Amino acid sequence: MDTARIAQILDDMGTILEVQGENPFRCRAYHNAAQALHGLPGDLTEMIADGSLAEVPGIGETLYSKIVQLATTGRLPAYEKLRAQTPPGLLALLRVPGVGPKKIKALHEALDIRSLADLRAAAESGRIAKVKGFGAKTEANILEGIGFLETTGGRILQNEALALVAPILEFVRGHAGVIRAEPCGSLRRRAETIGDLDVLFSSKAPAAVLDDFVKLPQVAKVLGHGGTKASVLLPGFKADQFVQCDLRGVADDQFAFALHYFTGSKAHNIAMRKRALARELSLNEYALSGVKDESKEVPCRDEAALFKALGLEFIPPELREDAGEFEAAETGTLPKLIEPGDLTGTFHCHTDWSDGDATLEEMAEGARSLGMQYLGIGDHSKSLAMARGLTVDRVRDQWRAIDALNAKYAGEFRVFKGTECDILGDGSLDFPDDVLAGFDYVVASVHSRFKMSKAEMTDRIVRAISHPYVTMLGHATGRLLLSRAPYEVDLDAVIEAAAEHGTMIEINASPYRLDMDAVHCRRARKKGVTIVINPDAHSVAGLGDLSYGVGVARRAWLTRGDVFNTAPVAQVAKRLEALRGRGR
DNA sequence: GCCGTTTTCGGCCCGACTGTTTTCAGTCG
Repeated sequence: MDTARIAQILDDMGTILEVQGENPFRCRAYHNAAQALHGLPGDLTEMIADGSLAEVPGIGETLYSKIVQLATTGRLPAYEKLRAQTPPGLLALLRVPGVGPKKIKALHEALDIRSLADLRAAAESGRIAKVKGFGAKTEANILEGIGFLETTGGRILQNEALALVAPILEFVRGHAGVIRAEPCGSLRRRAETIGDLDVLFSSKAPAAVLDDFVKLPQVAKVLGHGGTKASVLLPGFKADQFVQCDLRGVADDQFAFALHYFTGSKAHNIAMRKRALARELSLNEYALSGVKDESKEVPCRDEAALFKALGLEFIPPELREDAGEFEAAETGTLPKLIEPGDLTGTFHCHTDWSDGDATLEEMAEGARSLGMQYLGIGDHSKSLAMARGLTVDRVRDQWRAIDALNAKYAGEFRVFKGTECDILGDGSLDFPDDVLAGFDYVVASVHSRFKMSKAEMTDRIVRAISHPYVTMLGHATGRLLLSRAPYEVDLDAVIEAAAEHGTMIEINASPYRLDMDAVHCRRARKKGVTIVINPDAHSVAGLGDLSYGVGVARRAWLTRGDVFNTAPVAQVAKRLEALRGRGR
């Protein structure tokens, strides 16, 4: 059984125990272990084999044996027993805003509620308000919460979140008396998708800002409004979709603590607080103060000062997952993370030769205006007729066009001849070797037959990236965030093969994909695989998506040296030439 | 259930807001 599924099972067990009213710390232990599995530094099977799994913080004796049992047999009697005790629809109730484990337990016991449908029926008939501890308001909120669940997709993409938060930030920063303002939460950590928007500001009079915030024209509903925080719903991007936006105000000398706190992640914050406690200090969103003497405060102007006060280097938001950043920050071994300005060019861009919007020259000019030294073109190959994939004849025509363009640039800029070559069902490539040999580089990608078995898909991709003319693997899992699940594939086996054959793996920077993800990129880097950040741009504006790819790379702890397209153009050309020669 | 530079027992992050309450529990982040 794979790691993600095991983590899910432990998470569910923790949740079921919560609903059963079990000791909250025991429940948390299950959630913590699930979290630990998500951030595992290596392959689970290997970590069981070499004993390192037992060393992972949060996985003790009991949960260790449960994880091993799941990994080796795929079954866990304790889990099956808990499931059998729980009606199948009960956990879905947790998704209703304002309903948690305690309310579920109470409603299940008082009204035998087992599903969302039961919950709705009970609320509509007024039975919930009569339960002890519940009232008319709670009943109305539950009904509204169910409606909210049905009309919102839940999470949104990073580009959507940025578009929503920009005008809010502009409003807050423009408000009289606001000193500093920053978006925080998962958006600041550059998580793949965003649940809600968090904005923090400092001011001597926060209440006035909040009062005006809830009156903004785009606010569809005010969920809460106090003196220091307000929550509203903003219209999202799909019909009837709403996105929650929380605005919080603090005094300016509290800003650093609040910024750190609201950036999270939760696991990082908990670790940070524990660290403070070990130093006889208590950390909350307002201050770092003495445990025994609260008046003994450690003032911090910014986050760097806060980390320093706890004996740590500044930890970039992208690394704040309690996945090894504390150990590294303590010993001064945090990587110097890659920055957008480090990119010297990029590959895997489409033009109007296949399904892109812009011409070759427009794309090249777009890259040039972003300060890049080169651009790799990777239009689709012939099998992808839907995307006007290039035939061999059109490939040769495009090569001539690129030669002409390069002649015009006379060394000022370089366009590389590439292809996003389809990986066919059997793992062979969509162009014969003599054609592949003519490209400067080859991106190999899967665009068809997504429903293969995991073993077949893994063999297919491994065969393709073992091909001597394949330079890099495109969007490794084919996922579309929030809309299409990844195809089944053993990424660890793919990473092994890429390492063995010197094939690069792409971070597809499109905010709709972000594929491979940061966890696997970090693992691939450890195995010695070179990462390349590609925008999969279908327009000039699409080149700007590279920043999302840099976000993934940063979450994967990558430095400039780990990423291929940070080298100067001459070095890039030389390396591509060397790779192209592997097959001869 | 996890964990240990006072501990193998007894802690476990903490505050805002809401709603149902007469002082607090539940939820959320």
